[in-house]
This record gives sequence, structure tokens and C-alpha cells, in this order.
Amino acid sequence: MASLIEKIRKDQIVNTAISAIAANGYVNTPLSEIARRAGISKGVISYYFGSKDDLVRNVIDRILQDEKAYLSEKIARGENPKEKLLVYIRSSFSYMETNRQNFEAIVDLWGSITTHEKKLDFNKRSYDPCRNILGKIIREGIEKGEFADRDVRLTASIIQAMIDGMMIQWIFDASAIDLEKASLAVEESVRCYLFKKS
Amino acid sequence: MASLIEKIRKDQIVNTAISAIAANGYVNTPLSEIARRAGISKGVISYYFGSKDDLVRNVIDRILQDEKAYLSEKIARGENPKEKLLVYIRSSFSYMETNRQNFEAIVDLWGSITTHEKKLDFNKRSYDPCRNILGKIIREGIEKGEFADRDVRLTASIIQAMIDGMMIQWIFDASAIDLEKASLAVEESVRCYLFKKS
Amino acid sequence: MASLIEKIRKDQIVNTAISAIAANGYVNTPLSEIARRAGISKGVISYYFGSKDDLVRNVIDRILQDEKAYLSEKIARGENPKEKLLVYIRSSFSYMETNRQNFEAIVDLWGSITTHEKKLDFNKRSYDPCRNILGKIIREGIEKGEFADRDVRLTASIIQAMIDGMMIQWIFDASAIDLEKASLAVEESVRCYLFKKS
Amino acid sequence: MASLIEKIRKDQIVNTAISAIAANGYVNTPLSEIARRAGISKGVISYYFGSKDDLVRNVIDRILQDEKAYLSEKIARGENPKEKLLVYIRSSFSYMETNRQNFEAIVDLWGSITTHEKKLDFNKRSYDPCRNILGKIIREGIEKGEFADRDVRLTASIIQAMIDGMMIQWIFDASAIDLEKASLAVEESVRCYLFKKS
DNA sequence: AATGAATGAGCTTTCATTCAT
DNA sequence: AATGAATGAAAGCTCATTCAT
Repeated sequence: MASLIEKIRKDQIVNTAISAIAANGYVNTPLSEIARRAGISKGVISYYFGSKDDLVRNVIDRILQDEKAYLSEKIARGENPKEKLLVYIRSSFSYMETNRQNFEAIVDLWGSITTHEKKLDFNKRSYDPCRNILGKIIREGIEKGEFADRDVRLTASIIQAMIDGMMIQWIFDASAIDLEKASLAVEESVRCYLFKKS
Repeated sequence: MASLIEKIRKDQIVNTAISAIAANGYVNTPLSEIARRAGISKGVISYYFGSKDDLVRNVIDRILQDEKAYLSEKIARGENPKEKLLVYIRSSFSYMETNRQNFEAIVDLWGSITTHEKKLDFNKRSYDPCRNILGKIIREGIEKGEFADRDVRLTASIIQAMIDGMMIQWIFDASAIDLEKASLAVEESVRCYLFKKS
Repeated sequence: MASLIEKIRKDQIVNTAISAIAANGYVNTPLSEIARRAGISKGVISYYFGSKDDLVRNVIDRILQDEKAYLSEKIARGENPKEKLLVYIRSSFSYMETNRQNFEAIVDLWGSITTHEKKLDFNKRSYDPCRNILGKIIREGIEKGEFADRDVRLTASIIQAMIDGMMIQWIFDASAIDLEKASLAVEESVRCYLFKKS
Repeated sequence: MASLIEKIRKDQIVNTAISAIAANGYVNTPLSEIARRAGISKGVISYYFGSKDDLVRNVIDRILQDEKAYLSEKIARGENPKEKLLVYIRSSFSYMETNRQNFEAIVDLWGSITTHEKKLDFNKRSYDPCRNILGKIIREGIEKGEFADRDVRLTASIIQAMIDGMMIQWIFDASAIDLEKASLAVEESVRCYLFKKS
């Protein structure tokens, strides 16, 4: 990412791509549509991204990094594992609420990850970081005696699963899921599954 | 569904489509590839399904109905809400194990559900039936005093979320998730979240 | 080449491609132009040839095979090496006269043979067969004592070089070369270089 | 050609273009590639040459003029028509040997000469000068009684044809032609075709 | 004199769909 | 009931050319 203008253009294109994909789906979003929405010519996209695949990779990375940054910043304020874990859950849901587009896009883009190799790569960029954050909190909680002694990775997986699973239901029908209540339910579930009675 | 031969052909095409989509992704699966794999001509697919969209709808329905039938049959054997719920969870995971292809296809096909309208339709065909099954079990459990008095729909959502969330992680990296352990963890989580201490 | 219709279509497309390339050059002949001239849709070309490269390969092969067939048929009538060799030369020039398009196309297509590998392949399909025909005649002539004892391959190369070299000058300016005189001159040159005085 | 810097820049670009075209072919050599190889920006090429066509014209001229200068300088040393002619042949082959790139480029660029008009222009810049040089030598030889009394233009054409024809075979497969032997064979052929027995 | 971001026309290629057989 | 040749719209991508800096 050499020049400033390059960074700005790439950002602009990635953001426009997210909106377009969220609105119409990856399959129905040709580069020309992204260009049209961004008010630029088709060529610019190829100029900066080389291929549609590369653009999509950038879109996915952007979405995931943004969320990770948001969550990291939030949990950093938590004073102990219990609080951090609850903050992670709450923040995940509040981030959804204000960034629906991103999740519409990402669920859609799962369909663009076609090969086994790409899936593993996506996994490494997507789930592993989340599970690692959760894993660290859980491990710390267990060590400090705040949490029950459970399998760290598995517990991270299941907590993430609850969040993602709710997200998906919400994506397919926003009216079916009240994110606030969902957050509370997940918190409660985690509390009784993981927290030691104090 | 007029004749027998029609039913057989449609079944054959739908099954082949599932394999092809699971293997290469919806985006990379032209009708010609499905025809090739099925050993028939392209024309037949259009003849029976009218459009690729229609075929995809049939594929999705088939996958969801198969799973629903499997789960319904299993939970029917459960003698009480607790058992039924545990059976639902276990069966969901065991069904995953033996039908990976179906889940690879369905996650991929999410990307082909592009409009708001289609999403709602998919939701109605996919999540509502599952949540209804779960809802019934939960309601019964609460009424019989086996379960804590929780919001039925929300609880159904969260249980389904755990299952779906684990499924997704497993789809993107099978080696990251041990389905058997995952099933046990979900069961345990549900036990402590919903079951009354006996 | 399965069906009859396939053969006809491929022939039609290849022939049209030769005309188009001869007229406008490979660089300025998009598939759409070939389709337009043939009165078919662009898709058909891809349908039968897969790629433009494949079409070009077929064009080259067609041109070379046609010429080789023509020459082979002609020299078969020659009764002895001397006569065969003179027939080869005369026929090469008379074939040029009536098939200018083919030579315009082939000279143009040299520019589409870009890699070292493709060049060697072209060489094998183009020059080797000609040099082999000539080589056989020359070898026979030497053995029978009609020809001077010269290096067979080199002599074949030099005779082919005269023919090709004249062809190129003729392609770039038809009015600069009188093919009939050119043929006689090449014959005369070969006579004094190779034939034993009788 | 106004300033010195302009001349240097144009030379640099033309030389780089020759290398690039020889390596990858005209079709696969965008201006950006030439710019990259020359370590300059794309804009400069347009700045100095106006269009790609113009650059190509310059490339062709450069190649032909270089060769012509080389040959002219060599034959100037010849003391009589016979010697001059042999020097022309030998020098043509030795020039090939040390400038393969140029010939790879020129054969490739034939495909970029698409219109009848361009072909005539190329002819005038390429073959006519060579045939003129040869023609002058031959005419002088005939007048001085060293050569047989043959058609001057035709004889020039045939000698040039031998050289060019060998060159082409050598371009498509360097291992098929030994330039030194080729040169000797052409000399020998010319000797018996044109030289009077002394 | 030089850059390189931006353009957009034009290319090859893919593929759902149609339809004569 | 089935075929597969044919269509043509639409896609991704390339690249000569322009132009503000």
C-alpha cells in the first residue's frame, strides 16, 4: 500500500463492494455495478485489485479485521475474565446491530469460497482469530478460578457458534431475532455453562 | 409430479446437483456440469426445472426436508422432552457427520439467496421448521415442569444457533471441530441452561 | 470429430477464419468478426473450438495439411527424383497462386506463435514435413545417381528456403514477384546446384 | 529529432521494445511491459511515439536500417562483384547469428502489418533496399562479365529468398539450421547459378 | 520531461436458455 | 422424453491512450 491515494481508492472500492454485495449478493454484483456505485470506471478496480477474487479477499479481510478491532478494543476494558467474556458477547451483538451490511455480505461471500484450500484460508482469517480471543479469556478465567475447568478450544467454539448461529438467523429474517434479547440469552447460557457460582 | 419417471429424473438431477455444488460451489457449477455428472443432456434439466433458480430451490428444499425427516423420526422415539431435546441435538450432529455434502452445499447456496424476499422464503423453509420442532419440545418441557421457564422461541433459536454455528466452523475446517465432542458440549450447555435440577 | 454437422461447422469456421485473418490480420480479427462473416453467433466458435488459440491451431493445421496433400498428390505422379523435385517446386508456386489467402494468413499467424514451445511445435507441423518430403526425393536422387552428393537435410532446407523466401516477398508485394518466373528461376537454380549433368 | 535526450530516450525505448517483442511476441507485449523493462513510465512511450503503431514502425525501421548499415559497410570492402556478393551472403548470416533477437522480432511483427497499404510500405522499407543492393552488385557483375546474363531483379529476389527462407527456418528451430553451413550452401548455390566459370 | 491514475472500448470466454429434431 | 446445437447477454479482464500534476 504505497501511496495515500491508493489507500483511499482501495478503501472506497472495498466499501462500495460491501454495500453492493450486501444489497444484491456476490453472484449478482459484477464489477461494473461496483464501479457504477463508486462513480468510477471498471478499469480502476482491476487496476487496484488485479482480479475480482482479490477484491473479494480484501472485502472479507476488511470485514473481519474491522470486527476484530472493534471487539479487541472493547474487551481490553474488561477488568476480569468474566467481564471480558460478557463484553465479547455483548459487543459482538451490538456490532451486528450497527453493521448489518457487513454480515449480509460475509454470509453471501461464503458462497464465493469454493475450494477446500480457500475454505481453510478463510477459516484461518476468520474463526481462528475469534476463537483465539475467546480462548485466551477462557484460559485466563480457568486459571484464575473464575470459570469451571472446561476444554478451552471447544468452549470457545461453542460460544462463537452461538453468536454466529444467531447472526445467521438474524440475517435471513431480522424480525425473527431480537439482538438484545439474543445477547442476554447467550450471556445467560454462558454464565451457567462456564461461570463458577460465586 | 405426474409420472414416476419424472420423479426419478428430478431426484437424480437434484442429487447430482448437491454433489456438484458441494464439490465446486454454486458459482462454479454450470448446468452443463450437473448434466455431465448425471450422464444426461443439459436440455433435460431445463425441461424439468425450467430455470437454474428453480433447481436450486429444489436442492435447498431437498436438503432441508431430508434433515427434517431424519430428525423428526429420531425425536419421535424420545419419551419425554428432556430426552427429545437431547436426541435432537445428537441427531443433528450425527446427521452432519454422514451428510457433509449437504451442508457444504447449503452453506454455499446461501450466497445464491440474493434478494430480501428469497431470504425470508428460505427462512420460512429452513429455520422456522427447526425452531418449531425445538419450540414444541421446549414448550412441552416447560409445561411438564422438566425445563426452566424460559422464552420458548428465543431458547429454540439459541439451541439451533449452537448447532448451526458449530456446523459452519466444521464446514470451513473439519479438523477444527470434533462433532462428537461438540454434540456433548452443546448437550451439556443446554442441560445447565434449560433443564431443571432433578 | 464425432458428428457430420460438427465437421461441417468446424470447416466453415476455419475457412472463414482464414479469410478474415488474411484480410485483416490475426491481431485485428476478433472472434466476433469471424462469427459475423460466417453468419453465426460468437458462442458457436467457443462451442466448437474452446478457445481462440485452439481455433488458430486448427487454422494453421488446415493450411499446412491442405498444401501438403496437394503437393504429395502432385509429386506422386513424378517418375524419377529429378521430375519429382521439379514438380515439387512448380506445384509449390502454382499452389501459392491459387491460394494466396492461405499464405497471407500463415505469414500473419507467425506472429501468434509467441512462445519457444509453440515455435518448435509449429516447426514440427510445418517445416519438418516439407523438409521430409524434399529429403526423401533428394536422398533417392543421390542414391540413383541423378543428383550430386550433397547434404540431404541442408539441401532440402535451401530449396524450401527459396520457395518460402519468394512467397514472403510475394505476400508483401504481389507485383514485385512473378510467380511463374520465380518458379523457373528456382528450378534452374536447383538444376545447376543439385542435378548431375546428363 | 530535436534534442539529444529525445534521441536517447527513443533509442532506449525502441531497443527495449525489440527485446520484449522478441521474448514474448508483439501480441503479448503491452506498452506497460516495455515501460517496465526500460524502467520508465508508460506515459513516456506515448509521449515520444504517439501510438503503439508508431513505435512498431520505428522498431521495424531500426532493425532494417541496422542490418542494412552492417551489410553496406561489409560489401563496401569487396573488390569485385563476385566478392561483394559472397560477402553479402556471409554477412547476412553472420549478422543473424549475433542478432537473433532482431529476427525474432521482425518475423513476429509481420503479423502486425495488417493492411495492404502497410504491407507495401514495409516492402519498400525492407525488401526493396536489399534487392537494390543485390541488384546493383549483380548488374555490375553482369556488365563486367563475371556473372551469367540473368534477370537482375529476379536473381536478387532469389538470393534474398534463400537468405530469408533459411532465417525463418532458423527462427522456428535454431537447432534445425547450422548458419555457417547454410551460408556456405547458399554461396555454393549462387556460385553455380550465377558465376561464370573462370 | 515525466508520472501513473484513470478511462473505456473491446476482447475472449462462460453459460442459462431455447428449440428443431 | 430427450438431445445438443445454437444463441446472445453478460461477465472479467486487458491495455492503448489521455491528462492532471
